[in-house]
Amino acid sequence: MDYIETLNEKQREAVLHGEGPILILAGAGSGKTRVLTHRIAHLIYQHRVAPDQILALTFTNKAAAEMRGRVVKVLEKLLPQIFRERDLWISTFHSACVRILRSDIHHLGYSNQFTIYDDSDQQSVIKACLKDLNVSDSVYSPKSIQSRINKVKNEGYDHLSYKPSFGGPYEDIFMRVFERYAEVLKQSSALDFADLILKTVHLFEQVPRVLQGYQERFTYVLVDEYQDTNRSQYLLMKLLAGERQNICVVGDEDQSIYKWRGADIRNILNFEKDYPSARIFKLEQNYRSTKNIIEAASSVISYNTERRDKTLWTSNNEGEKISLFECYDEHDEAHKLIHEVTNAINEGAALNDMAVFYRTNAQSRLVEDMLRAKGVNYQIYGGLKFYDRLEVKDTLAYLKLISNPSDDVSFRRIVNVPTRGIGAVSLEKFTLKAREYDCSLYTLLGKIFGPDPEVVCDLGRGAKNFKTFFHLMESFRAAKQSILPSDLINMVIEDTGYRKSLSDDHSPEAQSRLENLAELRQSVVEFELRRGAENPTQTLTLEGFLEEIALVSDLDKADPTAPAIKLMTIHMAKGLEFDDVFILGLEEELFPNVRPWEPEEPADVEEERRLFYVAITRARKKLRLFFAKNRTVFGNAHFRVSSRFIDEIPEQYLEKNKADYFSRRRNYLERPGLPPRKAWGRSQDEFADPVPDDDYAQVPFDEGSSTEFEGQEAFKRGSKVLHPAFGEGIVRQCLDKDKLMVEFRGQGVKKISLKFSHLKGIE
DNA sequence: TGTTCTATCTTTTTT
DNA sequence: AGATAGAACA
Repeated sequence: MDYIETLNEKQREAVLHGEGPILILAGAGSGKTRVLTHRIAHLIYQHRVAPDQILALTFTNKAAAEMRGRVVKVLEKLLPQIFRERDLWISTFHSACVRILRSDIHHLGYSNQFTIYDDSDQQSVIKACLKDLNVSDSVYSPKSIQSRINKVKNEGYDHLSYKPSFGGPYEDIFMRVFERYAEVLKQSSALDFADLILKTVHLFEQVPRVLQGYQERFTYVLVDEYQDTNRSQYLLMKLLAGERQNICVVGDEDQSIYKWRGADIRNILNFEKDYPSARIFKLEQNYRSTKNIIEAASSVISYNTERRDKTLWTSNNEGEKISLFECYDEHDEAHKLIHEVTNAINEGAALNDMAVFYRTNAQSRLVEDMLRAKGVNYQIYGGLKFYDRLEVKDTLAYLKLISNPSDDVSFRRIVNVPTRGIGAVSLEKFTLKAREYDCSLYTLLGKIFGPDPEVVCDLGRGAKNFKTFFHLMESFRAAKQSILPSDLINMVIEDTGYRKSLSDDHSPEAQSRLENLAELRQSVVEFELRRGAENPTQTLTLEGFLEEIALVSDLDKADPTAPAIKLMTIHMAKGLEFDDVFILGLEEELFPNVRPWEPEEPADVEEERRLFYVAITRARKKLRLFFAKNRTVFGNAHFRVSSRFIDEIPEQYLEKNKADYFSRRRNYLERPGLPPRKAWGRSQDEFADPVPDDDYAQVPFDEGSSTEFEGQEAFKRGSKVLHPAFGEGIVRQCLDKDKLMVEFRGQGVKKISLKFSHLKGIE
């Protein structure tokens, strides 16, 4: 069996071990995915376990896809006749639970056609609840209530089982909101993310027959990234493992970075207590990185106290030292980054094997601008999402309402989009009526305007409009049965008048919105093609598409082989690896990210340190770290101190590059084709960079720049311009003497004020 | 009821 | 600095 030969001794032991609970402590880059996939393959090939008896759970679709691909690769040669890929349940926690709930949630009195509410849907519900209960949202901010509710649910409790540990008026009100929230969700046939796991747990607890079915079916369960499981996921696995306890978990407590999402590090630390017969395997040999990188990483993580004793080692070469760049400010940082990227490429490094990591999404912007200006291909993951755009969300809300008429969040969103004369006042009245009848909004419409009206009520002037809306929606619901989702989406855009309202509006934004809708339709078409090819028996449903949108992130769809440097937060980087890694913003407050007005919790700093550890260990060959001495936050300049994490790397692994006088000057001089930025204030930054004034006096500040263009005459509709931040664009409209609408490649249309941003004509 | 201006907040990280 | 949500206005 050559698939066994390729493993090292420790890995092989873990793969070959038979029944019972197994904990695999796998350091970064020690081949944990390899062990998992080989174990699955081994169970199927050697122990003749049927593929559909195995359940393997991950956190991201990307990890699931990779694991699936690798299992398939091993097995399709060995067992071509009996092995069917589609029998494998290798998926994320959330998709697996959705699959279970779609077939069985009716036992809990929920509709199997439930809708999944995302973050912003959840927030809308909470706001509505606060309003229902007459609670001021300034005292009880929807955001804090949201995170509290999620926290409770992630810990495995719902509004019935949760008891606040301390009483008090705040707690009472929180509980009332929580209860109302649960009520609204149920009435809307909607589940939030936490519910997907929690309701599955409830289903198993309350309907033993269903649990037993799954326990009998899944004779082996495996969990990847076990350190990131929260309590409700832990309960889920415990139920599924049942008495057989064929549970295999893989994880590394040093890479636990999702505490804020409810991950409970105790799950992995206490595994042997939960499963006393557990066998433990430690994988400590790293195959990924150079010695320098591994030793630096080990040193950093050793500053954490909450960890098992574990030492990562490698037989790889020593490799290059880690480069550290002190930068004058974030502009200089971006500049030095590009400089390093270009150097690396000239030395033969591959662009698609490079990644830039940062702590917060907001940091990406400057880097993007710089990469674009220099013509370096890049791909950015996370941050603002396509599906979050206004017009896309509106259209999706129609689709969601068609799929689930009880979905009140979607109802409210689109009942007056495009405007059809149902304003806030009418809607408010209508909402009260719905509460009176204790039903969802659309259900009430049905009761008033449906074939056999049960309810008569005076909706005033809006009555006619409500009626029109109802019949429109009914026509969609009827059409849904017989046409493809991609045709339905066209029908929605046309018949609601959404397209007309956008094309009547000749503004450039409307134009780009139309394009986004076309793109949305295209993504439905792609879904249909993909699903059709994968699984011809499965019907191409609207629900399937909506589900995919809810559960699949853009990282999952990204193409790792594209010739582009990858930009992402460190959280997104977990599980990935690159030859060259660049980490930005290694400054106190930013990374470790602590809010200066709150007391610093040691446990939080430890989590940040694990995050840094994850970031370092992504690098195969070369690591470059950056920090800035000044950084603009919310438009205000701040001094910065380099991160304590830098000091935790022994000097011998570092090669330090100081910021020189030119770092600052470069900000003016080396911005190709761009005018210099505003003059520096003489205030604080003089202290941060104690250079004599006249050293800077020669830097051409504003001279020259203002003569490049005079007023706005140079810009006409259709002329090409260059913006310091957004890059190349085309003027779509001149609003007045100062304001232009400019369309930028890949970023849609922005309103530009000439007073504040320096536009330059090109060509 | 719909539009435009202003004030406020943002930045942790995501299935 | 920029986006957004609410308030004042037409």
